[in-house]
Amino acid sequence: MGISDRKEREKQEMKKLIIDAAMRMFVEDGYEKTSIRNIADKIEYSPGTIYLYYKDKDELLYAVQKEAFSKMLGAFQQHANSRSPWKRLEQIAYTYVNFGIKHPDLYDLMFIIRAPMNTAEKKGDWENGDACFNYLADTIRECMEKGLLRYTDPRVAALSIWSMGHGLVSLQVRCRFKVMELSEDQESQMINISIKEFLRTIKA
Amino acid sequence: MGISDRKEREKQEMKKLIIDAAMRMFVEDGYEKTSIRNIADKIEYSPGTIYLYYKDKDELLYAVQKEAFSKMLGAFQQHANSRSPWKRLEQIAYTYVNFGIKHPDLYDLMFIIRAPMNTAEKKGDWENGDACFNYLADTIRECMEKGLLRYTDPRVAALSIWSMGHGLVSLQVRCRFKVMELSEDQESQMINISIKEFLRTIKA
DNA sequence: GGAATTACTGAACACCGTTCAGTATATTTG
DNA sequence: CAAATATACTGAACGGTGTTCAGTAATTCC
Repeated sequence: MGISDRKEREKQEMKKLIIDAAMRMFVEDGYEKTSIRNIADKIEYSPGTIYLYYKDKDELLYAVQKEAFSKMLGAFQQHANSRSPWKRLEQIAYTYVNFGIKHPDLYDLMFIIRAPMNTAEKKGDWENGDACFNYLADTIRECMEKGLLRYTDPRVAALSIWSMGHGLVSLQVRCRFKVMELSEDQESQMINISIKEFLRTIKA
Repeated sequence: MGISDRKEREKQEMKKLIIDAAMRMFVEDGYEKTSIRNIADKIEYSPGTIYLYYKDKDELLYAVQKEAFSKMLGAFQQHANSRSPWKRLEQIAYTYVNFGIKHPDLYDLMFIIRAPMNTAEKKGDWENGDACFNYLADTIRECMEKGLLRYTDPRVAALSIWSMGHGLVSLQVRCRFKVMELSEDQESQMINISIKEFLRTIKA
C-alpha cells in the first residue's frame, strides 16, 4: 500500500519538522521562551496541530531530549575515543562537562528540568540516556578489568563519576558557585582542577 | 514615633505571613503548584497585595530560599557538630544529601531552579547560602590545617565536595538514575556507598 | 462524482505573573 | 471634631501559558 506508506512518511517528516524547530528555538532562545505557540508560529502551523503529533509538551520535550542525547553521544565519539580505557575515561569527563557548559539549555533538558521524565515514567523506561550512559559504563568496566580504578562496584563507580560531573556542571549553569565569589576565569579553572583532582583520587 | 514603628512591624509581619504560607505550600504541594494567586488565596488577600510586599515572584522565592537555607543550617548544627573536623566533614556530607532527599522541593529552590537567582544577581551578592557554605568551608579549612585532606587548595576542595553531594542529590530527585535500572533501595544504598567511597578517596 | 476519512484551524478554557485605577480605611492637619 | 491627606488593599484587565475540540478544508476511497 503506497499511500499509507507515504502518509506514515509524511507523519514522521512532520514530527521531525516540529522537534527540529523546537531544538533550534531551545538552543537559540532558551527553554523558557520555547512555547508550543512559538514553535507553531515558527513552522507556520496552528498550535493545535502540534497536538496531532505529540500528546503533550512533555512528550515533545522527550523527543527533543533524545536528539540532545544523540548530540552528546556524538561529542563522546569525537572527543573521547582513546584506545586506553583510563585516558578515555578522562576524555569522557572533560567532554561531558564541556558539553554541559557549552549547551546549557540542552543540558537543562537532559539532566536538570523535571519535564520530560513524566513521559519516561509513563513509557516505563527511559531509553534516551542509554547510549551515553553505556559509553561511560563500558569504559568504567574496561578500566576495572585492568585494575585501573579504586572502586569495587562498577555501578557505584558510574554513579559517583557521573554525579561529580553533573554536580560541577549544574551548580555552574545555575549560578550557585556565586557564593564562592570567584571570577569567571577562576570558576572555570577550578572546575577543571576539580575534575583533574577527582580523576587522580579514583585512579588505582 | 510609635505609629511608624508599628507600621514597620506590621509590614514585617505581613512579609512573614506571605513567605510562611509560601513555604508551607512549597513543601506540601510542590513548587509547580505554588502560584502567587494560590498564596494570596491561602492568606485571604488579593494577588495584588503580595506585590506591595515583594517586587515580583523572584524576590518572594528569594525570601523563601533564605528560610530554606536557615533550615539546612539548623540541620548542620544538629547533625554535623562533631569536634573532630574530619568526622564533621563526613557528617556534613550525609546531612546535606539527606536534607536534599527529604526536602526535594526546598532543595529545588536552593540549588536547582533558576528562579531566585535573578534577585541575587540584581542585589549584587547572594547572601542566602553563605552560612551553609561557610559551615562546609570552615570544616574543610580545619581538616586541611591538620593535613587530613588530599587537596592542596581549600576552594577546590569545597567546590569538589559540594559538587559530589549536589550531583548525587539532584540526579536522584530528578529521576536521572532511572537509566541505571536500580530498585529504590539499591539506589539509596548506592548513593550512600558513593559518599562513603568519595570520603575515603579524599582522605589524606 | 459523491461519501468518508484525514489534516488542520483557531477560538475557548483555565491557568499563570503582573499592573493599576479605584475604593476603603487610617492618620494627620487645620 | 471635620476635612484633607496618606496608606492598604482590591479585583478586573493584559498578555502570556498548555490544552481541547467543534468546525472546516483537503484528500482518499468507492
